Amino acid sequence: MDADKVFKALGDPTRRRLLDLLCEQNGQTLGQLCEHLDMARQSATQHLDLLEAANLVSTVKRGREKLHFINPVPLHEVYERWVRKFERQRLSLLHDLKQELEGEDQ
Amino acid sequence: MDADKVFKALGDPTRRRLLDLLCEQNGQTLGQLCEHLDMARQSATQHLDLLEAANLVSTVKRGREKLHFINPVPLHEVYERWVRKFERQRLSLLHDLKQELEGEDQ
DNA sequence: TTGACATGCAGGTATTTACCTGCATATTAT
DNA sequence: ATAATATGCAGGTAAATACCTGCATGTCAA
Repeated sequence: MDADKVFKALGDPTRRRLLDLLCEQNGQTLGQLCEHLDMARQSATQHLDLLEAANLVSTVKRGREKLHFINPVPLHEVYERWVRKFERQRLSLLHDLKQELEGEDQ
Repeated sequence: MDADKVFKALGDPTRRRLLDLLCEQNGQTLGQLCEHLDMARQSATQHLDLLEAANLVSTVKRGREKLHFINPVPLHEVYERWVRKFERQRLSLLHDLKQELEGEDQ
C-alpha cells in the first residue's frame, strides 16, 4: 500500500464524496457518479484516476461503460498501520497535554 | 471537527512525520521537531500551523519555547464517523467487486 | 545589559492541483 | 449505416501549496 497516495486521495472533498457515493451504491458508472457532482465529467475522471491509483477504487469495463467499485482494504490498512498507533496512546497523550496545561510542578 | 482540515492535514508526508515524531515523544519544541526535518524552520512552522488548525496538535508556550502536543481525538473521530462506515461494509463491497470480475451471470 | 537563542512575521517563487474546453474513440440502438 | 451515448485523451489556466529568504520580537543566561 502506498500510504501517501491513499492519504492524498482522501485529502480532497470531491474524492471523499465519490467514495461516499460508491458506498451507497457500488459499481456505478462514470456518468452516474457525475450526476451527483457539480463539475465536468473530465474533472471527475481525474479524481477517479487518483482514487484508482491509490487502490481505493477498482474499475471494470462493461461495453462502453466503466463501472467503479470501492475497495475498502487500503482504508483498513491506513487505520491498522497508522491510526491505531495513536489510538493506543490516546489516553496517555491527552494526559501529557493536561499535565502541561495544568503546570507540570503541581 | 472539520473533517476537511483533518484530511488535508494528513495528506502531506511532512505533517504525518510530525505526528509520528510527537507520538514518539510528546511535547517537543519547534526546534526539536525541526532537527528531524530537512527543511527550514519556517516551513515546519507552516506545517504545524495546519496541524493546529485541524486540531491535531495543541501548543503551549513555555518561556521562549513552544511545546507541541498531539491530539488524537480528531483522528478517532475521522475513524468513527468516516472509516468505519466502509469497514462495516467491507466484506459485502469486496463481494460486489468479486462478482463483477467473475461475470454477474454465472 | 548584552549576546545568544527560540520563535514570529512578511513577502516571494516554483510546483502541484483542480478545474476547464475541444476533440477523438469506442459502443450501442434505430 | 448512422446517430446517440459513454468514455478517453490532450492541452491550457487559475488557485492552492510547499518551499524559501530576510528581518523582527521576545526570552534567557553570562
